[in-house]
Amino acid sequence: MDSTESAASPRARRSSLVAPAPLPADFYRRPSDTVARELLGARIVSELGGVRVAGEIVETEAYVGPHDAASHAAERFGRTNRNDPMFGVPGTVYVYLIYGMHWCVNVVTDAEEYPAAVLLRAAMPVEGLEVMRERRMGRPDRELMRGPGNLARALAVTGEHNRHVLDRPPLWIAPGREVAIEEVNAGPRIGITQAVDWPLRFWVAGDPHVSKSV
DNA sequence: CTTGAGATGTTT
DNA sequence: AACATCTCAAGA
Repeated sequence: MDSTESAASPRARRSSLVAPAPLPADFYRRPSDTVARELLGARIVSELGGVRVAGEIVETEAYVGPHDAASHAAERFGRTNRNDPMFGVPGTVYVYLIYGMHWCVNVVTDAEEYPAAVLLRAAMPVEGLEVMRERRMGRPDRELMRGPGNLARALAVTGEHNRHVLDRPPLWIAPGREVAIEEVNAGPRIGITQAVDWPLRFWVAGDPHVSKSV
């Protein structure tokens, strides 16, 4: 580090504005549906693969606890090897493979030892678009991070990153834009067959980066 | 724009 | 046998 650049220098203060501090663990230490709603507008940042990419979250789903039959940690499954990260520390990541080929990124929520999480379903690309276009093979920009499998692909997240703490490189979430409650829509979760009527999917109304707007 | 089928590996 | 999905091709 350069000795001419003290922590109190204007440059240091300015850079802390450009790169806000990651969300603290207490942010995640709340009911899953609350966290899912409040993650809209937050920024997920990845330096996996050596280049920084980032997106503003526009769509999430809450998996709220053992009584949630659609959850990987629903009561009938108990605690297993796969869902164990959901019992972990709030603010860590739970990554799993779906349909044998797509990784999905979840944020662990609520209390430790209580299995709950938020699936990140879509984001608006804001940084590192060139790398994401390569990872997504020439897709239009609005589709780079649209859908949970695509989002993971754009961020280069895989099962290796399971349980990573989301407050530090190479993968973290920081505050982004403030999303007013009037901008938020809620509806049934996608691709599940249990608890289909629970409105636990949240998205930014009208945003073209959302996977499905209904 | 929509619909439908196939890919693919882990979990129960 | 099901699965918290995606892509491509074909049709409207």
